Amino acid sequence: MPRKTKEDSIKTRGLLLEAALDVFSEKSFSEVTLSEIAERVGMTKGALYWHFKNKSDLLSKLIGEICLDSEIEFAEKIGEPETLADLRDYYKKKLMPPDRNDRFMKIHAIMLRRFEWPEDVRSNVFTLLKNQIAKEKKMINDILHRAMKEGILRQDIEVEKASSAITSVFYGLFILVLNEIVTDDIIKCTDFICNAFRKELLYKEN
Amino acid sequence: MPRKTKEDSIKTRGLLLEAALDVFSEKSFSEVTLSEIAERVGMTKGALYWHFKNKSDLLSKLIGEICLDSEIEFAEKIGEPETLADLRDYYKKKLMPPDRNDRFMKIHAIMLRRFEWPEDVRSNVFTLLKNQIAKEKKMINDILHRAMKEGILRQDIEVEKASSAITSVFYGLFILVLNEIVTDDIIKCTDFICNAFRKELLYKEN
DNA sequence: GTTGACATACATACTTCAGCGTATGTATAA
DNA sequence: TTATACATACGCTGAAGTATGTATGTCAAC
Repeated sequence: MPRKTKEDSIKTRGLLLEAALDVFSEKSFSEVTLSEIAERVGMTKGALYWHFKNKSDLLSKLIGEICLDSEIEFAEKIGEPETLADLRDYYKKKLMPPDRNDRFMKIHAIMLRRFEWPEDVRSNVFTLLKNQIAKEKKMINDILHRAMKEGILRQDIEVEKASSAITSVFYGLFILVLNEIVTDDIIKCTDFICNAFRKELLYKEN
Repeated sequence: MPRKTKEDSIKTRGLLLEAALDVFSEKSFSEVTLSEIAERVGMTKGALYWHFKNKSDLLSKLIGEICLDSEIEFAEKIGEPETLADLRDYYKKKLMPPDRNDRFMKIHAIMLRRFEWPEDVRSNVFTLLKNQIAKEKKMINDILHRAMKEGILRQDIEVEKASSAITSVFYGLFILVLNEIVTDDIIKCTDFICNAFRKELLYKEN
């Protein structure tokens, strides 16, 4: 039966990546078997070794390609925050009990497990994570700068430090939620935390 | 040469646990080999299988026993915070760039990798983590309650929610630091965050 | 438009190997 | 004399990777 068309081949590769996303998000690197991934889409290891060099390569490609996609998907779904008020909603949504079927969640669940991977993958993903955080920090930085110009912020705020703090805090919370270490009243907490930041940042309540 | 005294045996067990702590904190579960652990203290796998049922059992015992010790060690070193002012120092110390030789750090580095473990260990450690956090939350809760009684806090603060938020935020940050996801100016950020919380909590600056 | 040759996209079967667990040996404490 | 506290040697298994088979798309040549 074999020898599909080029088009088929590309589709197969995509299916394999999607399956890999599922499996890698459920298990650890060593628990994942290539056979399972292949079988999930009705293929065999042969197909995997045709499209990818080995297990590490598969994971690297998976993260590299899916990560960008899911980032975009997520941004489209939630929308980029532009004002201080937006920011609060943004993080509220981000800290919602994660839908395990969400590709954004899956890829993050994988990426935050980087310490269990072979060295080549590890350093690769570490860079991606850093970039991600840097981007988020820049986003907040921009928002704060705008707010500063509009005279909403206290003048003595060090915007750099503030955006750094906000990024870290919410990224930390995000990891906790993802790992289900805290789940209970995280949304209510978010309010508390946002209020605290606002009081520290704002010149006066608005 | 073999057959040591009972005393020797206990010592050996301790050495094996210490070695396991080191190795498990450096590598993932499947990367860790029992031979390496044994050889680090000049023993062989035989010794390990004499003292522990298998790899999972070793890790479980390791976490169960060392976790408590290190918790106590850490508390002694840093001291239990009692007032709101203490709390700030407490978290500053906790977020200091972690000393990798610190047993408290090692055991946490291991525990926060729970998602890569066999199921029996995983659920076990999950409970430990939850307890740990609950304890920390209670600590903060007590501090806030005391402060409330002394009239330092805003009267409309929901102490439960506040302690929940503070715990989560700093635990999240702690994880980030441990994994070296953020390291740069975390200490400076800590100030910013603490200030924010104080403004949200306090009736007036003190 | 056929026809071959070659490349493609896999499937199958096999090799390899690391590492767990176990069975057994053994010298000594008790 | 027996149980202890290991060391040694080995069997076994699972999964990665490889080698090879194979049916079919594709494309140049006629």
